[in-house]
Amino acid sequence: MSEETAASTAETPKTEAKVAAPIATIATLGQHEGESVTLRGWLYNLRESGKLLFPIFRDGTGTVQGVAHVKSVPAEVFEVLKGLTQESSVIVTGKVRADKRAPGGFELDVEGIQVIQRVPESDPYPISLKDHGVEFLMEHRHLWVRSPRQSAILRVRAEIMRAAAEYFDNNGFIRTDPPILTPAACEGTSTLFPVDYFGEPAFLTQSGQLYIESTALALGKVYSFGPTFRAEKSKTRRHLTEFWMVEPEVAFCDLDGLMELAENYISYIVQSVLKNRAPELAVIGRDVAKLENIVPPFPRLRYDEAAKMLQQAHADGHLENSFEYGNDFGSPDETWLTQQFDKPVMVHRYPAAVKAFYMEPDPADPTFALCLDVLAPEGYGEVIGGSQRVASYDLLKSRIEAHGLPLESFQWYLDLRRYGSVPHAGFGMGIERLVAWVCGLDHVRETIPFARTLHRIYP
RNA sequence: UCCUGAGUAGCUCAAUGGCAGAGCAUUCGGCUGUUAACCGAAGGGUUGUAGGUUCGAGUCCUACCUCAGGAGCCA
Repeated sequence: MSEETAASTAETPKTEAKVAAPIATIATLGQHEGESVTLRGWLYNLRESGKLLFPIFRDGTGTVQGVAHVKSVPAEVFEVLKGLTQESSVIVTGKVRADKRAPGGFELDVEGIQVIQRVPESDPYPISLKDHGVEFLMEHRHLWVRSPRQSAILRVRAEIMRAAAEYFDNNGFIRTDPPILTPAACEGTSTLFPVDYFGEPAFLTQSGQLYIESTALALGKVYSFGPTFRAEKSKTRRHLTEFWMVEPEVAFCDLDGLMELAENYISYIVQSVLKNRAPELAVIGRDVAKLENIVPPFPRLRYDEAAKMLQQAHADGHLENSFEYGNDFGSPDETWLTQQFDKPVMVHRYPAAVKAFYMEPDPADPTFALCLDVLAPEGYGEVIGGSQRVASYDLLKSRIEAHGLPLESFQWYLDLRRYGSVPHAGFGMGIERLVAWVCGLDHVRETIPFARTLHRIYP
């Protein structure tokens, strides 16, 4: 912003707006029917019909169509409005009028307008109301977020994050955020972003789990909520290199307790979005009937049962590749599995061999791990991964060694088993995948203000 | 990293190996109820880059670059 522009913004109260009209937002215009109000925002679009102008304004809360006839507004107002360019910033005053022709129910009969910054014709706003390609939109993400659909998605994201924290805050969890700069990997170093820490090698966190196991043994029930980083060379609609994860960790909790928490948690968040962001879901075009169904309990499948379903599906020709018992599920496997249910599916007790070193073996059969994946419906894939954690010092130590991890880096983690170890469990939930599912998007890049994907770090 | 596909006007896309075009955007003109308004006109091009085949290449071949979708791995 230039100094000149900043100055004119600061002077706003002295000029046109002073005469009129209380400041209102478009979302709450209905409370001002018949009154004159002041809106501060941008010109979203302008339709001209000779002596009649239809400017559409947006202010971040919604859009409203203004009406300005050459005979009904001052000549200078008509002149300013006529030919005004898309996304010019304005302060507009006008009288709110109910009109059944208006999509939002109300129109604004324009009385006055002040242009804060006029977008020049020589360099028009690049994002038109017509179609654009993914590459162009991502290059202009800093402007794309202004579009009604993108704004609606970000509002849903905010609601999901709010509800995600609220559930834990209301249920006795203490938020304890782990460090983002970490000295070592949780699960190997190949997917970590390295940074230079005053000459020492360090990494951006890929999970706060190990740290919140510590705070869980201090505080009982804890959660963390923050960004995580994975340097995986994944190029799919479900992957970001920087994403937000919320992770609860609960002392004296077993796998059954964890599954109960997971289904209650997801249901609470989805129902909060339905309750508080229905207009946004309508803008996005989401079929809310599929979301209204998201209430506990969720179907639970042992890995064994899921594996049988996949093998049968392959035999019946629904899946191209055969599923080999003992492996983790592939992406097409997961997609098919979730399409068999209209709620998230909780798959538990995977073979220990394909899972992380810190997962507690099932006492009934130690070749299986007490772990849990929650797979979202409609093919959205894994939104939660979690487990009961190894509680035994000796077992954890041998697991670390068996995975070839440096014992000295994990001494503090082993301390949690030396001093008052208890059964405990937790999971991580990826915010962006949840937003993608709740909004019905086909790619997670639209679920975060500025997506970091493989080979894209601009803007 | 591997597989597949795509790069043509500011944007979205056409163009049998034979004159590089349309819609939107921009400029000019018209229109008193438009809903991505509409109607008329104008300007706008090193067809991703570098080579090659050919009388002739946006089109065919080779390499590279960029982007997209997918696999593996994961949330």
